[in-house]
Amino acid sequence: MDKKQQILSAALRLFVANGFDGTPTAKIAIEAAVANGTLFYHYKTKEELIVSLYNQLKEEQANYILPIISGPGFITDKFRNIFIQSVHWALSNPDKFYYIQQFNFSPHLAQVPKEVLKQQTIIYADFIEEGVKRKLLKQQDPDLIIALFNGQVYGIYHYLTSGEFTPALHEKTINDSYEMVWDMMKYM
Amino acid sequence: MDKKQQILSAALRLFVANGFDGTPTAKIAIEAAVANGTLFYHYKTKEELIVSLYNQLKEEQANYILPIISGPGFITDKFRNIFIQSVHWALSNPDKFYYIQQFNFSPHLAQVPKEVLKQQTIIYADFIEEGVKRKLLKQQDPDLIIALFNGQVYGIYHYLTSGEFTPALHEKTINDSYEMVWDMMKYM
Amino acid sequence: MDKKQQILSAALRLFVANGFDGTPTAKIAIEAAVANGTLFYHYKTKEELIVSLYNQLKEEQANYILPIISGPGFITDKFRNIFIQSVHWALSNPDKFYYIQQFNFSPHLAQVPKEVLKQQTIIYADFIEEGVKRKLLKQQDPDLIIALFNGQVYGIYHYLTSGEFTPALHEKTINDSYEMVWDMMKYM
Amino acid sequence: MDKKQQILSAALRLFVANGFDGTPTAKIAIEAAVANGTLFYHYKTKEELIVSLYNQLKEEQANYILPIISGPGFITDKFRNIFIQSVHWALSNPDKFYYIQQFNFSPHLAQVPKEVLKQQTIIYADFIEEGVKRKLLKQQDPDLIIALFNGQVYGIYHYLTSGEFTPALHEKTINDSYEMVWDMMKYM
DNA sequence: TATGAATGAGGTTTCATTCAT
DNA sequence: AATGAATGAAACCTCATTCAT
Repeated sequence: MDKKQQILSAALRLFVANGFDGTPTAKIAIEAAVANGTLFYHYKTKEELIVSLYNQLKEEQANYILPIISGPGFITDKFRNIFIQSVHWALSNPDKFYYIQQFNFSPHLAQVPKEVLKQQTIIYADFIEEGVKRKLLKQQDPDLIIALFNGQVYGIYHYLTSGEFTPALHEKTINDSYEMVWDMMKYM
Repeated sequence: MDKKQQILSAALRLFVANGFDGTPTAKIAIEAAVANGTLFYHYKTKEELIVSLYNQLKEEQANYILPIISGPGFITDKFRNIFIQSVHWALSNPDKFYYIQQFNFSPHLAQVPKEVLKQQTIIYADFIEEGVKRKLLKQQDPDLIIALFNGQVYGIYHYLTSGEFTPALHEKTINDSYEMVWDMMKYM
Repeated sequence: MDKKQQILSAALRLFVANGFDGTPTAKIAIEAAVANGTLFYHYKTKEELIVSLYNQLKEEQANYILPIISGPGFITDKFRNIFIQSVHWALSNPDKFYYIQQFNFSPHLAQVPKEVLKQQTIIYADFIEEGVKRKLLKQQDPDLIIALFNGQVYGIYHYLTSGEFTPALHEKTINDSYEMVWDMMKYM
Repeated sequence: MDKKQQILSAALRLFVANGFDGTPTAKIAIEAAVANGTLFYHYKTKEELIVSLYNQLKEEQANYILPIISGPGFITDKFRNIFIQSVHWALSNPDKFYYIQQFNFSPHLAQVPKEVLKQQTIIYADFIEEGVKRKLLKQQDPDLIIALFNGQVYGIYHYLTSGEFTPALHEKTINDSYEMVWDMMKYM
């Protein structure tokens, strides 16, 4: 792992643990086992580091889901898989998922150009639109469906990280929730 | 409005606009038109101000919803009203809603005792439990239902604040999403 | 002496001794016997301190000369007095005179608006113009005469601070130089 | 032009524009189109670069004037030529002249051994002494005469670089000031 | 109750310099 | 001869907090 990656992963750990402002760059450098100046050699400012990390995580998240969308299979199966996998990604990468939320509710979000944010949902949007057109999903604005879909992922994440659950219960909850979400989204 | 309230409302505006650490106490004092020291006369620390503001907003939010729960009416109607009013509150007080999320995704949340947080959902929990028992709602853990319910509010908030919508479309969207939530939650 | 003045006079000493960049603000604070933050409470930036000091010194210098110009007496006597007193001021305030030169040959000069700089010579300009009109001084652009006049003050300052001279020789040199300067400036 | 010269000329431009401490070595390297480390290959420290540049410019300046002194001609004609050429050099190389002044009013001057500085004026001193002895110049310390001479050059430089002048006016001003300097310096 | 000058710890960032290649 | 990633000391500046009034 090169120093740039070391810095990013140290930053992720510390930002999640202590917040953006509760994490001095000096501590990130120590945690990453690089010199103070090295951090600023790779990232001009702390802000740039924060945004870079966000972009990397969003990309990683997308790379986890995109193969499902572009792969083979029925739309309804894909829809299910996307939900299940989205929750799985969030639960197996709680730090990364948390970081993204933390970033979304911070002034740093303003540093990301609107068109970049739009770009992040557009692949989903096409897919959802197809489902709406084919009358598999409710006749609503695809953006609304995506927003509600994400809201549900967010809801389950909160529920499952707020208490102790066995792996089996974990799976059952995810599956049950999907049924509920599907009841919400499906046509008719 | 007394100085204490001036400070709180200045703090809300600035924290939402610039984040916790992007907002010096000195700026809050200026925005509130009080002297630097006055802020610390009323709140021993910045942290105390941040938490006080959170508590005040949570209380305000609860006061908006609680009458519905404890008031008269069928459970299913109440459920509907709670949803609609929750969304309305979020949309007519976007700063306050945003502040609460921002606080939830910050290390400041750790300052609020767990039992206080639990207390905030317990009235809902009782209500939902009743609905589950009476087989009006799906047979699931009330906490899961609350989590998904909140996820839905969160989703609509994101959708409706991300673009420009007419008031009429606003209302229609809220009503439609309620139908969807109900499809998700209702028994059978 | 209040803290603002303490800071200014500490800054003068250190800037002259070690240059602008050779003088950390921390050292100025120590030398001024105030806290680090106090310096920045009174001057938003180091730059502002540097420029403020310059402005104060220029004002002090002007206050030393202005009474001569606006006072009673023949033009030629005034001209002589201005020269002698300018040299005296420079020699009895070598730090201040040096600071002004140091500032003039630094990028900080660009921070002083052109019109402010112009303002500094304008009182002299009127006086010189009068002398030119009355054919007491050479028929040249008053601004040129001022520039050469200042050049001579600068020259003598350098000469007298570069070696050891007795007070008597000091006086004699100043008087002799004035005769020379007068030979240069006088009409015919 | 080899890399060493590229560095020197980039340094000159940047030091004049932004000052010594306003110019990072990294920027000099970029402006010179060499790598960061290359600068330090040629100059052990930034200080060494600053002093080297000064020495090179002083030498260049001397080379412009020395031929006049050691060449043929009457002393008075030489005196005139030295003045005119000194001003010309300053005006056709304003950056270089400015750099020298900037250096003179900086702590870097202390890095140049006193005897080297003395050496710089000694050739002039001998020449002036000759003029004094022969009663062509006023009966004053040659060092004083040199100081006033330089003051004059300094004055004209300031005057002519402070505004816009046509080349013709340029020449006339230089010639006129020479007449004035001569009035100041000449015997009787 | 309210003020605002003063504080000093600590944060981000810069930058001259080194060194393995 | 030349490079540029890496360093860490040190600079400027911010800011929560105190306290005399």
